[in-house]
Amino acid sequence: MDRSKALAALSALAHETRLDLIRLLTPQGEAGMAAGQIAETLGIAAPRLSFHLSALEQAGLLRSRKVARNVFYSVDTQGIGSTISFLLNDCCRDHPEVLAASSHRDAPPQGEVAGTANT
Amino acid sequence: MDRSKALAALSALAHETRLDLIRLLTPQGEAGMAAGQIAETLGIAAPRLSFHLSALEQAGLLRSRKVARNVFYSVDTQGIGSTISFLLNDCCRDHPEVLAASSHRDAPPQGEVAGTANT
DNA sequence: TCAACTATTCAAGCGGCCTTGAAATAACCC
DNA sequence: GGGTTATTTCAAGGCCGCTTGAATAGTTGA
Repeated sequence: MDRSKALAALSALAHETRLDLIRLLTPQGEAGMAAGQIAETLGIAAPRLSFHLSALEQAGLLRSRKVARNVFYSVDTQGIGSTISFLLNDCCRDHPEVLAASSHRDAPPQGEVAGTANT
Repeated sequence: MDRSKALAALSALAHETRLDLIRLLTPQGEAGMAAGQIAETLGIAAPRLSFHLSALEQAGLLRSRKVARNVFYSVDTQGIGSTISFLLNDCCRDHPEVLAASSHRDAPPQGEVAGTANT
């Protein structure tokens, strides 16, 4: 991943709504979610959602797929992975302490587990 | 690392000059570099540099240390590592494909060596 | 073809970040 | 103490991104 691409991806990620989108779509895997359903889930107005979705897509972090009259968005795991890889390898030069700190997770189970699909 | 802190760190990183700063300072380790030397190395005006340095410091990505009349800046490896960890763990829910893509480095030596600047 | 639904595009307004030059603060040397 | 160096703070201006509501394009089913 080249520099400008990584920069675009980071700029796209540096926004609360977009982090919400990534967080929502990641567990959905390849299937993704329809734009309308995303808007309803996150409580976002349609034009605003569309704006952020295309920003993420242009940055290579999301992919879209049209099915009937719906458009399903799913995360581009390669894109996100490459961005993180850029930070680790290119930007931080594989610094051992950064690598160590990045692979350390401070809250492993993070409740929310027991299928308690928050109403 | 909580959400707002990660968001601040990502916003701080989403800027070319600041990526340059991280990339320059990471190999310097704890010692860091003096502001003036950084400005000279990157060719940045002093006020502009100071602005970006304090932005990174406030985001928890840099640390500063005053020595005589110089201020040495060094990367906060914990801060950067935690930010990356946030992306992997919290935002992407430890998605296996993202983890795989992030630990994969596609261009290890990154030639630039033999000055083969293909026109 | 017509009506309904989904999603995007357009235009306008607002706010915030980035840049730049001048000035101020702090520390050192003579 | 005066002069010099290093860095930050201040104020002004420009630029870009975000939000919002209305309008448009594409698709489905009767």
